[in-house]
Amino acid sequence: MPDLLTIGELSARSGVAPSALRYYERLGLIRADRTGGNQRRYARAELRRVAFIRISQQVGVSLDEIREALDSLPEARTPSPQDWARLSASWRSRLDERIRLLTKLRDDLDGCIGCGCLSLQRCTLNNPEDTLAGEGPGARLVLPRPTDAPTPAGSLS
Amino acid sequence: MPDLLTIGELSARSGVAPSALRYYERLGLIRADRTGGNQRRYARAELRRVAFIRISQQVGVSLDEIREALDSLPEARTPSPQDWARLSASWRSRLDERIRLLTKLRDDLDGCIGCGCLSLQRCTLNNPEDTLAGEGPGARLVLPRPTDAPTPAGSLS
DNA sequence: CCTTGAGTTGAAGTGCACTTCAACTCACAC
DNA sequence: GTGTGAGTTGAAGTGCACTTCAACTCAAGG
Repeated sequence: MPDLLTIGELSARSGVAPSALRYYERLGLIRADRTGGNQRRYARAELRRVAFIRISQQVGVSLDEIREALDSLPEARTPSPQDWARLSASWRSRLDERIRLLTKLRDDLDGCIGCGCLSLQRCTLNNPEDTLAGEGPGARLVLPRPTDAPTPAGSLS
Repeated sequence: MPDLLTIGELSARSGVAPSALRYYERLGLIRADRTGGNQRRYARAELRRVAFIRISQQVGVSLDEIREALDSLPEARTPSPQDWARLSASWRSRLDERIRLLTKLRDDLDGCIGCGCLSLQRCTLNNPEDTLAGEGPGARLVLPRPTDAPTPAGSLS
């Protein structure tokens, strides 16, 4: 019943590089048993964890947040389908928001291309309602970083 | 007619930090004239360039590619609305693809949550064939993030 | 003039998500 | 027993997109 996987096997089946798997382990996202010779051996259940990690990344979640989510799984037993469903569902609104923003961007872009004003002005592209009218040299509220931002810019013309 | 902007003004109007504007200049994404005292003075047209940069980033384009796109603008004259429309339109398919993948991910996630299998197996979530069928250097799955899978994603269970 | 806030520079630092490297050990087929 | 490919480690490196810092200069109002 053990049926453990080596790091190479887990890598092959998950599509994630061995170096990345070791990295995930350091961050506490996955775990492995060790053989007498100190080599990692993964339970099949780790496959789901890795899959969940990759999916979460596609949703735009950081490894740190993914770790938090994974920490909420029961430690005592192997997570049930329901456990995984709960976690995955927790990203749902995030995904929706991302899709919404991207779709809005597309529509705005189409509008701009159509009217020719291109890149803002009366476009809603930037500045939905003139937030940050008078910030100082720290009017930072643009893209936070890797994620797509809910970032209104100032009036641009 | 000149009506030049200081870096602080451009920053305030674009919502981009002065340090980022200097960084963009170093990369050749924007340009500035200089006063006798060596301070930057931006033509209003630079506002559109900055806006284009931020929009492009939201689409998921790297600064390097944005630079390439901007390089295609006419140098002789101030870019026309049509010039900007052309550039923006060039990201359209990218945006569409991103939206499509994210939407597919959402649907797959819903399906998995519904059936309880969660995280792939017969799910299309970790789909091989569909997207990235055996690319070389760049088998990027979804987000144009850092390197993805060196090994082709295999069956996950 | 003087003060003060805004601007200048190059170099170094940051955060994320990994990858690469060197030096070494394991597991296993022959 | 031995060769070979797979695995181990910590430390350092990578790429991107910036930010921070120190030391200094500029621009403009009073």
